[in-house]
Amino acid sequence: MSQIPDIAAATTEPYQQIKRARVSDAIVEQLLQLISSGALKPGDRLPSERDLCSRFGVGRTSVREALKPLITMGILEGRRGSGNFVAAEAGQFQKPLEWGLLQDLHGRDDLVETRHMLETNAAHWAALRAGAENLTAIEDTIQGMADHLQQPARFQHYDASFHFEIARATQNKILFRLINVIRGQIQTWIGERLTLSPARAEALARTSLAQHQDIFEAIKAADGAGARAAMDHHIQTATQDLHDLGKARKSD
Amino acid sequence: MSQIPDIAAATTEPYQQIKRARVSDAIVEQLLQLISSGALKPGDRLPSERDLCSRFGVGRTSVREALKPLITMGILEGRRGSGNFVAAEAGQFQKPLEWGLLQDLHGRDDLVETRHMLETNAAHWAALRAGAENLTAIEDTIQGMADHLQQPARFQHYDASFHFEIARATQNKILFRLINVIRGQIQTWIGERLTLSPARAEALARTSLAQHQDIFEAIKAADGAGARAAMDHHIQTATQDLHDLGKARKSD
DNA sequence: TCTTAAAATTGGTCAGACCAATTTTGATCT
DNA sequence: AGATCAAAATTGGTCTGACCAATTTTAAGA
Repeated sequence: MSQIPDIAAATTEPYQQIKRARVSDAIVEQLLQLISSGALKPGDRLPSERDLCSRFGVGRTSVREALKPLITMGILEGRRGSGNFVAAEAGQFQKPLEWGLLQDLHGRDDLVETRHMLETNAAHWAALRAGAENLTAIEDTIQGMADHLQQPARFQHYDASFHFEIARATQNKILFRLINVIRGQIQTWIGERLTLSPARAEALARTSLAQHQDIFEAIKAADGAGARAAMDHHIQTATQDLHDLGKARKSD
Repeated sequence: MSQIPDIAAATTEPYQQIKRARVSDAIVEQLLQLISSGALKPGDRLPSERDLCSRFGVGRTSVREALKPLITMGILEGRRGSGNFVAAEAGQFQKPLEWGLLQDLHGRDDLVETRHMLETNAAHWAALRAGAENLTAIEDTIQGMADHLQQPARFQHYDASFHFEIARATQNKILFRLINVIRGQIQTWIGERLTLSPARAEALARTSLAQHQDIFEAIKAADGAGARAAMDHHIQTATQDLHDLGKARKSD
């Protein structure tokens, strides 16, 4: 009765299951520690695997099995003949997030709904916290959109950058990461099915541009509620457009 | 000028960087496919590593390097002498999410702020979508809290379950996962520094219980705005308490 | 039928070897 | 001295075979 699910139990269960120490896991922990503490910065090169063997006092198998997860998740990058490197900051920890949500990314509705929540809040906080450099960065992306109204790919690039810069302006790193992951997923999911007639594309682009400008004005004016409302409107429009396109495509 | 960050570029760049196929990565992909498609269900046992070698036509090294990331991320579970198994569903994909956010977990404020956003929205949606079984599950956790006002550990367990069940009631799997990860982090972070005098603990517990009941009532009444407001109040109180405790401890 | 000890199986680790890509070195030429 | 380019050394990726430790299976014995 009222069976308490596993996760909840795990978070409060005082007795942690004893895992016999696997050598490679211990190494993983050390490396993660070094990276997240900043001792290893993005772009840094790790000692060669054969070096690490002697440093850790273990065989190469163990070293490699420790590196492998970090590489697979994009935290490290292995270059044959050159060495293992700490991945660029931007890409770091992006893949694990994607993997973490992989299971649920099939649910289109959840994705859209979550994005709506994240982005409206981002607009709100960005309005309250954006610094001068954030504002110019955002404005630049709007300029980019205005300059490429008839080049969908370019336009979309600046569109993405716009939301990217807003997320950055929140100064909230977690929110920043979450938005990028969710957006990335939606983007790929859109890209697969979105090919428009040039005329229609430009019409949508103009609408989108105007909405982006509204959002920017509100952020510039440090109007949190206004920015949230403008973003809300923008996303609802965009979502609706996508929905309509999906239908139109179906009836083709 | 106006340098576009890496992520934004990556999401829209049509030409994907060619990665020379690494054998192990190909295997990872196949296994992930099998799991997320349901061909391999939680608890299932994989063929032995030596079996997989011949099936894939590769050496054991490659097989193991493919399994390792999945094991490290908690998607698979390796039992020495027994075999490799697909991990229980609950724990699945939890670790990668934690890793994904690990980098930012130093920023306490971000964590608190993000939790506030996630949970208030969760309350809102839960109010609109909670089914009968969700309501009883939530009510059970409140009962549990009421029954253990003087046992902090127990109380905290039901407290966590309360938020857990609300997250579940949103029917939004992504939101559900995000909340659990963030909460888990905050929980461990709290646990380290939270030891109260029994009297003070019970006082806090009573306040907390009352607030939980308010939230529940709003959800039960399908009052989205009310639930959001109640949750907002609750989290602000809890955050403030934590803050005060931190100060008190410092001045000790 | 139940116990129990031996044997087989399986994941974890080590060692050595080879390949392919890259970097470094050094000889050669200008 | 500086530039060029081929050989050598370095490094990650993979394979093979071996051994250990934990577990499961088997089979012998009571």
